[in-house]
Amino acid sequence: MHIDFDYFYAQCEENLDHSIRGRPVVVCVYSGRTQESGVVSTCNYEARKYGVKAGIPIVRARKLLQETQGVFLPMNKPHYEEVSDRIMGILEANGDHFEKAGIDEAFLDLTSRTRGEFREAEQIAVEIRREVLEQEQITCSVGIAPNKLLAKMASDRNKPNGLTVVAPEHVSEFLGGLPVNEIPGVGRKTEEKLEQMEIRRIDQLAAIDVSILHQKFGISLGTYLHRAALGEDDNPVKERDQPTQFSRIATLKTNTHQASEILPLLRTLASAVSEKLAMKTMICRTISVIAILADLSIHTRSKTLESPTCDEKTITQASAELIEQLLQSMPSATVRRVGVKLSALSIRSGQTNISKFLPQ
DNA sequence: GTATGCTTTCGGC
DNA sequence: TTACGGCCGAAAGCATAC
Repeated sequence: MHIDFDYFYAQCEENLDHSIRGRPVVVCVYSGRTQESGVVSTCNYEARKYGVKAGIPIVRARKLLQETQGVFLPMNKPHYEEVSDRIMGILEANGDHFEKAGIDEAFLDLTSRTRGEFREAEQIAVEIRREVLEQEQITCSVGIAPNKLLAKMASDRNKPNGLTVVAPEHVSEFLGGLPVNEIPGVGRKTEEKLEQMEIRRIDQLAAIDVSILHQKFGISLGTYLHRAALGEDDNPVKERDQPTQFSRIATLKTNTHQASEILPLLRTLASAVSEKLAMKTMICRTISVIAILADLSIHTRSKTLESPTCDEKTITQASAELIEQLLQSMPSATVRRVGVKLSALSIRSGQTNISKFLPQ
C-alpha cells in the first residue's frame, strides 16, 4: 500500500487558518533576492484549476491568480514536519512493515496481516484514512497493489482523497492505457527519448524487446523500464535507517564569479549544515559544494576526508577551498545559488579518533 | 573483466 | 514568452585494484 498526503503543505496551511479554505492557496519558497523571487512549493486544488503547480516562479503564479482571492504563504517546514511525524506514527502502527518515502508519503506491507486478501487491505486503508482525518484533518490518497511500484502508481490515479485498488488480475488493464510518464522515474528526458521511438503508452513500452531498451537506455534503466511496463517490482517495503546526506543551499543577493562575494553565505551554510550534523550526533566523510549558475546549470565539487568529522571549522574550510577550486575550473561561471552538502555519514560513537590505539 | 569506491549529475517532491 | 527553491536519494560516470 502507498499512502500520499494530499497537497500536503497547503493542506497544513488550510488547517492553521480555516478562513483560507475554498480559496487558492499557494505555499512559496522565497529566495530573498527580490520581493517576489522564488518558486511555488505546492498549492491546493483551487489554485491548480488556474494552472498553478509546484516549481513555477511565484510571479507567474501571481499572474495566473490575479483575478482570484489567492493566498500566498511562505513555507513553514518545521510545522509540516511535526504533522508528518504524527501521521507517520499512525501509518506505522497499521502495517507489518513501514517505509517513509518522503515528508508526505509512505509504503506499508500488509501481506501477512491480510494474508494477501486485497479486500482486507482495502478495509485497513479505510481505517487509516479515517484515523488520519480525525486526528490531523489531513486527507490522503491511497493505492493498494501487489508491489510498491504499482501501489505508488495506483495512489496517483484518484487524487485527492482517493482509494485505488489494483488486484493482481487487473495489473495489465490498469497499466495499459497510461502514458509512460506515469512510471516513477520517467521524467522529461526519458519521455522524450521514448517519444522518438514512438512509444507513448505503457502497453506500447511493454511490447518492446528488452534488448532494445538495454541498447537505448543502458542495462539499469532499460531493465527497469521493461519490468515497470509489465508491473514487475520486487523491492521490499523496508524501514529507512539513518539519513545518508544533509545539505543547505541558498540564493545569492546578486550573481557573481567573485569568491569573496560568495564566501560569507557559504560559511553560513557550512555552519548551519554542521550544526544539523552535530544535532544528529553524526559525522561525515565527504564534503561537497554545489553551485547553480545564472543559466540554472548545476555544478558540484567534493572532497572525501581520511577520517570523518563533525568539526565546523574543518567543514567550513573545506567548503571554501572547494568553491575556489570550482570557480577556478570554470572561469566564466556566474553563480546564482550555492550550497554545502555532507555525505558518507555515520553515527558518532564515544571516541572521535583512533589515535589512542595506534603505537606511540 | 569484475568489484569497489569516489565524484558528479539526475530527478522526485 | 520570460520569470526560477531547498532539500533528498539514487544513478551515471570514472578511476583503481585485483
